[in-house]
This record gives sequence, C-alpha cells and structure tokens, in this order.
Amino acid sequence: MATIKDVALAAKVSVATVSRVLNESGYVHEETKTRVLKAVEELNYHPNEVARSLYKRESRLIGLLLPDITNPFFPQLARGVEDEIHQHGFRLIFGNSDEDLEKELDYLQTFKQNHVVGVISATNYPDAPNYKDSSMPIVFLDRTGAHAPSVFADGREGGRIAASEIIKRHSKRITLMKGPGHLQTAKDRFNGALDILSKADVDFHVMATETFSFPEAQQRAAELFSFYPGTDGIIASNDIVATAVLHEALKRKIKVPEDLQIIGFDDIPQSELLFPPLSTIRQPAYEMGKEAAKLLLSVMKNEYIEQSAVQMPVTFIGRQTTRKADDNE
Amino acid sequence: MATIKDVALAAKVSVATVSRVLNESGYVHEETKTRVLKAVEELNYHPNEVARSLYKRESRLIGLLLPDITNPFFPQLARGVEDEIHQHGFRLIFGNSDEDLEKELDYLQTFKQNHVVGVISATNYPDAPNYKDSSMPIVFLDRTGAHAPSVFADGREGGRIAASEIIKRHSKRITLMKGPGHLQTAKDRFNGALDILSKADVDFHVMATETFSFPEAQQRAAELFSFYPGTDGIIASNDIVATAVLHEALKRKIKVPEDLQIIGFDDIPQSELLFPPLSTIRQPAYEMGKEAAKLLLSVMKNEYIEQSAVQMPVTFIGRQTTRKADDNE
DNA sequence: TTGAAAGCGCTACCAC
DNA sequence: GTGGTAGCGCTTTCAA
Repeated sequence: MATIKDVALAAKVSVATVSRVLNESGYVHEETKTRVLKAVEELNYHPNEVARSLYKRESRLIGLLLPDITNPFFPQLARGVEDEIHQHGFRLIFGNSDEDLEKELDYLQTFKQNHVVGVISATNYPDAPNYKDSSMPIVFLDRTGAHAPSVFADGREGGRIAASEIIKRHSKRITLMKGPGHLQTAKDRFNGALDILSKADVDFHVMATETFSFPEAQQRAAELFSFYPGTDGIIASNDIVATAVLHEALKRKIKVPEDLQIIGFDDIPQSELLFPPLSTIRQPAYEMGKEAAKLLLSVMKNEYIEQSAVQMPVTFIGRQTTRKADDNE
Repeated sequence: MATIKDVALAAKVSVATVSRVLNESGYVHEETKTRVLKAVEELNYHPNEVARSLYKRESRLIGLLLPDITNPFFPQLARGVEDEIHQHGFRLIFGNSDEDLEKELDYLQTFKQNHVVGVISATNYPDAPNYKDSSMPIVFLDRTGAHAPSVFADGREGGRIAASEIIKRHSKRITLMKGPGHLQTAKDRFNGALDILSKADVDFHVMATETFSFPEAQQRAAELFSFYPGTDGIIASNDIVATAVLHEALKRKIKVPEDLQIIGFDDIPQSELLFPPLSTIRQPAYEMGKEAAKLLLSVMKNEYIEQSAVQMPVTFIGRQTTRKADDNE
C-alpha cells in the first residue's frame, strides 16, 4: 500500500502539501494540486485510517452494540443505523452483548481502544458506570430514557392502542400478556394496555411470560388456552409470543379472528408472512436506527439537541388476526 | 485515557519494559513486572489499539461483508462469525453490500484502511479484482468456490434431497421453482433437484422466480396456481418463496400437506413459526459462519489448509408441509 | 534485565 | 504557497 510519502515523492512535493490537498486545508497552488491528485491516482493511494486516527485521536468508526442480531427485531435497527452513518463516511464496529453486562463492558472498552467517535447501544444497563464517565458520545437505542440521548418507541402508547383496537373490535374477555420484567420496553407496553383495559367495560386477565423465546412462549400459550378457554382476545407481549399464541389457537381449531383476536407488538418482518398475517403494533425499527444515528451525529458535532429523548410513533397494523372495526368511530 | 507513558512513569520503568510485560515478550524481572501490573491496575490502563495497529500494521479487526443483514438468512451467519472470532480476541467491522459491487469495493477499501487482519465476504463477485490482489486474507461465505477459501452449503445435494423427499412422499405433478439466475447457490439447488426429477417417474415443470422478495414471490405463487392447478408438490427456491406459496395455497383452501406438499430451502428461523410449520432443506447458517471464521483464522496463521472449500451438509427438516414418508425406505 | 530511540503514516504547527 | 518536523501511543531493535 502506497503511503503519503510515496505520493509526495511522485508529485515532487512534501508530505505536508499532500496532506493539505487531501484534506483541503490551507493554501495550495492549483497546479501543485493537480500534480498531487495525479500522483494519488497513479499510485492508487488511499490514506491510512489508522495513522490518521492515531494522530487525531478519533477514527471514522462508530460502535454498535445490540443484544442479539439473531433476534428479528434488531437487523432492522442495525440497517437503519448503518445506512445513515454510511452516508456520512462512518463505518460500524459491531457486537452482540446477549444482554450481558460483562460483554457490554468489554465491547465498550474495545470501542474506546479503537477510537470510535461514538456508540449506539441497545443496552439494558444504561446506568452502568461505563456509560456514565465515558469519553465518547453515546446514544441509547430502543431503550427509554436514562439521562442520556436516546431513541425509543412509544411503548406505553402502543399498549394503549393495542388495547383500544381490540376492544373496539369487540373482544370481551381479554388476555394481556406481560413480557420480561427486566425490560422497560415490555413494561411500558404492558402498562399502556393496562391503562385502557382497567377503564374499559371488559373482563381481562394478565399472564406473565418471562422470556420472548418461542418454545417457552408456546408452552405458555398452551397453558393460556387450558386455563382461560373463554379468552376471545389476546394482547401479546411481542410478535414472537403472538406467533406462538396463533399457533396454539390454530392447533386447537379456534377461529382467528372470528372467535379470537390476537395483537402482537413490534411488527417484525415475518409477522406479515404468517397465516393469517398478524395484526400488530408496529415499531418503526429501521427509522429508529436512522434516528439514533442522526442523533449521535448531532451529539458528535456538538450541535444543540432540542430533543434528546426521541420518542418514535407507534402504529396499529390491522392485518388478519383482528376483525374489521366498526365504521362509526 | 492513560497511556503507556503514564504507566511507565508510575511504575518507574521505561515504556519498553511496560510493553514487555504487557505483551509477555522478552525478559523482565518478576518484581518489576508486579510493579508494572500494579500501575496498570491503578491507572485503569488499556492499550491503545490504534497505536498498536499502526506500528504492527494489523489490527484486531475482521471485516464482515454481507448482502443485507435484514434478510433473515444472514443474521445467523453473522452471529456464527462473531462468536468464533470474539473468542480469539477479534472484533467485527461490518457492512451491507446490497449485492452492489461499488459498495463492496468501498467496504474492502475501508477494511484495508483500517488494517483489518482478514475479511469474510458473502459476495456475488468473488472474482472482482479487489478480491484477487488483496493483501488481506479473505474467505468467502455462502458462496461456492472461486479459487479462494470458502464455506458454503451443499446446495446441489440440497436440491436432490428436496426432490427425493417430495417424490418419496408421493407428489406426482411437481413444480420446481428456480431462483435468481445470478446466484450460484440458487442454481445449485435447482440443478440438484433437476437431477432427481428428470430421472424420476413424475411430471414436473419449472417456474422461474427472479427474486427472493416476498411480494414478488406472492405474485408468482398466484400465477403458479392459476397456470398449473394440478400441482401437488412444490420445491421452492427458498423459504421466503415457500412461504408465499404456502400463503397462496391456504388462501385457496388447498389442503397442505394432504393435497399439496411444499418444501423450502434455508430453514430460516421463521419457517418453524409458520402454520403449518414449513418443511425445508436446512443450511446450517450459524455453523457456516463459525466455520468461515475458523477458516479465516487458519489462513491468517498461515496454517496448512487441507480443506479450502468447506462444504457444509444440508439436511431435510420434515415439518408439516410434507406428509409422512412411507416406512419402507 | 532494562532503557533509549527509531519508526509505523498521518496532521498541524511554524518558519520561510 | 510550501516544506520541515514534532508528535499521536505503541513495539522492537540495539546497546548497555
């Protein structure tokens, strides 16, 4: 690989001049510039990012920390982030944390050691020390609040919408499934649904599901129908759980949506591919990723941030696990 | 952030000595070592990877290039790669190429500029110049052959298995769907199925689907049933297409698997979540990622590679879109 | 067993 | 306008 020295030699100028034309900093004669550019071209020169990063103490890398890229909600986020930062010349260094604090810390360390200019993290531990004293800008993604900049979906409103929509469609004995207790997002949507249900003229009961894993959800779904056979509407804690419920219902020949309505949460890509396609509360994952990236970019530029907690809107996607709503609404 | 100089000062030794204890290179007195380690501890020192990378001309980063992380097949691959390299102290710099050569080149450039020690790429252009003259070790993933090391699934055998299994289960008028022509993997599985079908005592016809996108697949599926209503077995080009076919069949109240069997390809996570769950040919994506990482690590260490084209086995996953096979087999 | 110093490739300051 | 050069933080001779 050619270095700046080679270019300088070829163009018969000093490295300082080469640096100037490359970075468009300082004065340089038009003619010299041409010579340099020509040399760059001929030698197929590409600046060494590492050297640059060492001197400037910052790279063009951004760290992205996700719980598990294998979970279908996250690829969308990742893609949103990547698309946005790529435009601005940044690249991603990426890791899965498995919601494990040790691993997170390890990654944050790595990020710092590699001079990343910022990090985007979907952590459950936004209050961990490494996030506090950190010398690099951080934005939290899919995680509500803390005191740092963050972008997340309006889970509470999502829960409200889910409950309203299912009630509007005349479910009368509703099961509200509660997600893992350690996830704020899960709590939010649960509480939102509770807001509405508790005020409405319907029976409902709550069922806890401590994970979002499909096999466990399947088991809980089976229990659900055994214990509460009269249920005619289910608000699931997310689309995976909703899928398990749908499975179980279909297995039991329960007619969906005629006799049982189901609403999920997230709108992961495969929800549309189910049969019948799943009605759900959509989180705009891709856009959330983009938004987080934009926020980070702003923070990096020390721009004034008017909204440091960006709450993204959530929408009801009525597919075929819910009935048609009455028109008079 | 503390530097090696700070540590040296605190431990009252030279930076050379600190470097020696950190890298366990050269002799250093036990006592001095203790002093250094203590200083490291106290200052919470972590070596600057960038400086190290500049001098050594290699980082601890590995480049991963995937067409689109949003495509459900790839997260598994990515995870496999990450888990494997993480163990060995490497981290990932990651990009989506969208199967676009320009973008790939751009990323390869970035990788090189950042001193990655190797790259794993799922490219459609393994023969592009940037992959040839490259100064960094490369292994291709999910891409068959070229002359470089690669790991991929045995698509041809997969196609054969799919055809055999559907025939064994008594489909008599089979539709074989052919995937995008520019993808070698798609061609392989198609040819494999053709091998078997053409020798078997069944009617079959071929239908081309030029993309793996769901909406288009849906349309093709609709056409399929209109043009060939007699079809009683479908070998889809992948699970997305199979899902579209399944949808359409269900919509038309065709009984699956009684009157129509469907076999997909890939075994993406959601195939199991469909209703009925999809029978398919499984590619061990996670293991493929791991294997690719192992291969790369070997190449990096200049180890002797006995298998530079690692072909991973493919298996039939009989779920509920195929019937039970006869026992006498 | 240790330290001094060169040098990885680049940027930015200062002098001309 | 341009060039010389210090220095980013590290590793690795080489000499002591």
